[in-house]
Amino acid sequence: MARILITSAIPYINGIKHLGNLVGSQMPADLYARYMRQRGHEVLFLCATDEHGTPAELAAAKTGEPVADYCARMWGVQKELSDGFRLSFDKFGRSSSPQNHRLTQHFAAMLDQAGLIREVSEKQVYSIADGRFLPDRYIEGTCPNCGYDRARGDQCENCTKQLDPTDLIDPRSAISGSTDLEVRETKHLYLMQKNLRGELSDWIDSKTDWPVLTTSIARKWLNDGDGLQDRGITRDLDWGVPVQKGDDPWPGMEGKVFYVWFDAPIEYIACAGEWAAEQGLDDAAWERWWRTTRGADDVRYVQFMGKDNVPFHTLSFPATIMGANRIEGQDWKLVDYIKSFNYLNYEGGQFSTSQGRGVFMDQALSILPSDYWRWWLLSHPPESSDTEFTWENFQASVNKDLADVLGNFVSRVTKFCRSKFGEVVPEGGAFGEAETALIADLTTRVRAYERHMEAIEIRKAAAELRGIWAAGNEYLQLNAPWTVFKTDPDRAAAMVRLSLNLIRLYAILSRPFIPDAAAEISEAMGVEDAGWPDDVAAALEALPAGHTFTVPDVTFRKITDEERETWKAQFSGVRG
RNA sequence: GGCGUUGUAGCUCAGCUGGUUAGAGCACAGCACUCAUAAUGCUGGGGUCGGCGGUUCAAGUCCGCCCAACGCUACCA
Repeated sequence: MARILITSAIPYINGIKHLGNLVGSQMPADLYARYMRQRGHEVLFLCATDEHGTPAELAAAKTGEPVADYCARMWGVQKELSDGFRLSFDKFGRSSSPQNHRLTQHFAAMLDQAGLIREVSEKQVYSIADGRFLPDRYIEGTCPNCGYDRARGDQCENCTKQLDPTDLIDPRSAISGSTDLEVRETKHLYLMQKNLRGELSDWIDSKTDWPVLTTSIARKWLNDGDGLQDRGITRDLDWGVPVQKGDDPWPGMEGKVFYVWFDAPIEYIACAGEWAAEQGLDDAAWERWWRTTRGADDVRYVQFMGKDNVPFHTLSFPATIMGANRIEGQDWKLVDYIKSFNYLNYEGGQFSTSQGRGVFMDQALSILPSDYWRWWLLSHPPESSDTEFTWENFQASVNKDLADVLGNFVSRVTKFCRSKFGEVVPEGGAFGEAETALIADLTTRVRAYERHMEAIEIRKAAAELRGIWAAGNEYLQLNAPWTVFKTDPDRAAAMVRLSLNLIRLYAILSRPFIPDAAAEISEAMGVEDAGWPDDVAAALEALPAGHTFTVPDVTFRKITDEERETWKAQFSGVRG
């Protein structure tokens, strides 16, 4: 039994995520976590909301709530949706937790002690009316290049020119519109990532089994231009982790907080602490997942994320860990494998949170059960390149794979059995050549399925699972128990007995992908022992003659053309 | 502009360190079956593997150039 730590990129607190966000991290992470648990491994699967930063403050201001209240409320919304999609986190935490405050301050202290923090004095725009410093993108004005009057301080959206806030003509606050701005001097802490460049580079080079997408992005940031740059890790904001050296004040940094990208990954660690606290466990319980001398050396740590998050997970966060580990007694675990994803597009364009284009998590669940979405997303993840969600494709996949191939198999077998033998596994007859061949075929397929799941080759795993479902239909079609029954009922009984056992097998194998349906099927079949089929032949005799079951209701319904067209129109524009 | 990823049947994608007639699922056509959610199974049609050169006995699979999409990044010797 192995110990596997799994984290999924933590979603920003601001708003509800769309299917593209879901398929890029949380959903595949969940698949992997469920599979590994099912194989008997000890899994700790963590996710959290990323709550700090200016967007959260502004969103709260918009609703009139204190930012802490806003985040608490939105955490509840996201938690409910992740439950709705059956994401099996052991803990869905919050980057604003006390655990994360302490750890973030601790890491900053360690990095400082290691000589990897320097102070930088810089000039930033301060809005007197808003009473705050403004990040570049929250300053608007007229573009000096093209004259566009709503250019942002970091870039003009009209002519795409990169700007400095001081370049803008008639600059104003994007928050209040105030033009009462001034440039003020402010001090910030920088993490000296340049000093860690060699170590990071060697580390990345050693990861020969990582997806190219992951390593190529990391290398680009390591080597492009002047190479990896030092990074500011503090901000002039109110909402965040106060800048401290551990428990001690940090002279000159009063009133500042750590930058959201510094504290967010640390939440992966803090979240384990939140989990332990919730379970009533002590610190040792979570440290054995995260501290190499306290048990974590035996842990395999796997991260899941979209490609936009890769630089932070391959460089920034590892820099934090490597830097801290230079201090005696610090022994934090680095990630072992990073599974990254490309983007999911929507009907010929991009999903757009701002324009409400595409399907969002709450909307998805309001029109169909989570298994339908899980199956489509997990059988079409953007592993090797960007892929596209279309309603036609979604309808075809769900109807064909779930309703016709799997659902109908369950239906045809249980109903045939009921009509000829009753709702009980029939006795009599013996397995022959056909059964031997099927078992051999399934054994090969199940082993392949396992290999793909272990390699986190999700599309391939889904295709293999579908092939396993189809094998049952092939067997029935070829051997036609409905015909055999007329002349040799015993022989037909043996076929049905095997087929009923196939349903049980399918429920077990399908659980990581479609947990609800798998549970329904298991329940109907009266399955109690859902152990993994290490021995496929034995697994196909688990339900003995005489075992009773009930014919399940239709497991998956079909999506009609009318529904497809309605939804296509409904989700094409602005959220309503 | 630079860098990276991708470009394989109508659609979504496999094709490892180059090696017999390039694969799968869907869609399409024909056949079979009738237990089943008008479901299933079998067979078949369909591709100059983005383009052009090159290396090799042999290239989708290596090299160069070009084109396109997407992403990151920068406006420079």
